Amino acid sequence: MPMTEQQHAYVDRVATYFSILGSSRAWSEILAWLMICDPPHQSQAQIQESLSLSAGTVSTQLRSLVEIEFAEPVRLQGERVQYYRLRPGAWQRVMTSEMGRIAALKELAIAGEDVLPAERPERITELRAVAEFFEREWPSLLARMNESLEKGTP
Amino acid sequence: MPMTEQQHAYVDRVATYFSILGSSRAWSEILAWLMICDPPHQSQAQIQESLSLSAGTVSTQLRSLVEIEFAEPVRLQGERVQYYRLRPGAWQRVMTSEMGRIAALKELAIAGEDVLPAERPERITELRAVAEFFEREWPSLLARMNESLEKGTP
DNA sequence: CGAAAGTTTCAGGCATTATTGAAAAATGCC
DNA sequence: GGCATTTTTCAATAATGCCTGAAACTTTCG
Repeated sequence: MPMTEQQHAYVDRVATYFSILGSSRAWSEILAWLMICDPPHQSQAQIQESLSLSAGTVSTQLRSLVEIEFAEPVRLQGERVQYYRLRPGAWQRVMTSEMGRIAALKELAIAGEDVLPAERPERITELRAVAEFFEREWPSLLARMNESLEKGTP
Repeated sequence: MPMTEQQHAYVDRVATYFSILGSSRAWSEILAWLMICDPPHQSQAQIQESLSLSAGTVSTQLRSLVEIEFAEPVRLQGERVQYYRLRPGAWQRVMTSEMGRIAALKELAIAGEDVLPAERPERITELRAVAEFFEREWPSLLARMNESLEKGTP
């Protein structure tokens, strides 16, 4: 089933956003489509047709989406096809996984301390201070996020 | 002046980190080099030599670093060459500019509400809730970050 | 078990982007 | 203004990574 014009425009917009951030076009389009498709679960064949992508592309990019927990496979009662849908809580999970990038940045800062000229460490101590601040604050921020989301849908 | 082995290893490590996040190799290497070089200000020629890059590459990538305010040009007393250095506060600035990406994400969520099937809006309302939470929290988080950084270096 | 449908893998083609090198332009100094 | 040096621009080349399509593999069902 081909998309409506409105759906196409939305997929394009979302895909552009994520492509700019460094993801591949097909990856971004599949994500966008999973955000708005009806029903919310789609087979590879359906995705392939809706977005005019090859079977190989859909398989590869979908795997990557599943790997980072943006999408998940679902089986439907008495159906043989594998369906995929946007994983509930995907956006929260992205924010949670920021923690890893923060930690890696802190490690870079620490490693840099051995390399810098001793008289001018500011450049790197600054990075370290920022990373450590976020490392400290992130857990409680996430906790508040979860709380806020629960309240939002009572 | 060529780099020491230790410096080279560090540049390589930092450059790998940023390259994975989507930046070009040369861009990442220049950034890494500006983090640890001695003195902290370097001319294009020096950067070119240290990193074995062409003049054109250094010019182009450095401009991009200046544009996003990671680097800044500096003039030295009685010297004709233009020097560049890592801009103080660069890392804080990155965190500050996250605000824009959060806002854009919220816009995507809002736009999506017109496209989704009416019976199953969760996928997008969830995104909206997350984006709005961060939009609310980010300013005060940044304020605390700045406070924390000032205290750190009294 | 065999057939049919679905999925993955991967070599090759294609498109995009990065980098170079050289020429042109700009800058600062005398 | 004129010279020396630095910087930018840009066309050509190289590198990279995406996507396709076909073949191999897997799964499900009769």
